[in-house]
Amino acid sequence: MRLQDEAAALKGQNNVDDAETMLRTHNCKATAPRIAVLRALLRHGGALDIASLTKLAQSEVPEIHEATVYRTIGTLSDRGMVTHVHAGHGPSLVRLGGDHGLIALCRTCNRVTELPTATVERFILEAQEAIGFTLEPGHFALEGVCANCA
Amino acid sequence: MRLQDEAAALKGQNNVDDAETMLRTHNCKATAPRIAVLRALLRHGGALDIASLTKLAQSEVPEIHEATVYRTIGTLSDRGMVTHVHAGHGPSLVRLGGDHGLIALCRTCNRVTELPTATVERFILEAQEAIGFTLEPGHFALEGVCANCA
DNA sequence: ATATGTGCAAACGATTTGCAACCCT
DNA sequence: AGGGTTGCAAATCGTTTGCACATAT
Repeated sequence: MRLQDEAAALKGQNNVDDAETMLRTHNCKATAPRIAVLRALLRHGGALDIASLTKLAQSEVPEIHEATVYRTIGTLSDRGMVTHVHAGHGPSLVRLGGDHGLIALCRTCNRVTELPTATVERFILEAQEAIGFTLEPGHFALEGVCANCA
Repeated sequence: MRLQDEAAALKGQNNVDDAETMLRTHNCKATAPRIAVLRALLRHGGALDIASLTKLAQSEVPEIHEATVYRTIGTLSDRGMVTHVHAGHGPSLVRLGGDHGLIALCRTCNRVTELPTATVERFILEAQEAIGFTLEPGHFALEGVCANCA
């Protein structure tokens, strides 16, 4: 099962052990801070910066430190459970799941949109053919204005 | 005349006043630090981070401070003479000229490549049609592996 | 029991800002 | 003369790290 699906499957349930299970499956020690961080990501669903993620996690485990969240994201990232996206100025964003496609950041509402795989792949192919450059857009966002804000 | 051309035209000559002229044309006070920064950009041609740019400029005006270079880039940017590009982790890059197309950063050699306008425009159009998102990629780079490093 | 994870504070790199002195125009 | 510009030092923001203590297995 892909991690996105795994996450999606767990997201509906209210079982407190979801995150814990997920951690163990991926050979991570199931500590309270990690569980809280992962649960925050599961609950929220979208992309989050570390500061917001920390606040969310702290609603379950108040003494979690931001540094711990950074380290947690680091290990979750190593295990392929989350991905980070560079977003220009601001802090980078974190989301559940392994490598995904190309992300676009709305300059107005700051929301994250995933660009359609087909479109992105055609683009990558064209860039490859045109100048031999192999785009690997996994961790870099683009900027623009989303449908809602236009 | 477009700024890129303007820059290109000046770049060949060795006239010390090139940068000075360019500054005056754009209603900037022609101070020594500004001239040095602009000349460094003209000489180098490509995209530069502030630290490198400062070092280059200091070869002409040794006492220039990095903070000054940041401020100079700010004003040049306001006047449309330079553009900055966010490049993931590292510092952002600065290059001559107004808004350009989409830039790709080689993960291996760290060099900057401009993606072909036609390709990028088709991509933007497709994203627009597919999900209504209007991409404005001016200031965000993508990542990948360039033809040389592949 | 041991390796691993944690909180905290301090270091870090990139960028910005307050301020007094300075220099273009 | 006058206001924008500079250098410097200090503040800021996001992120990383060293260390003594706590915890999961």
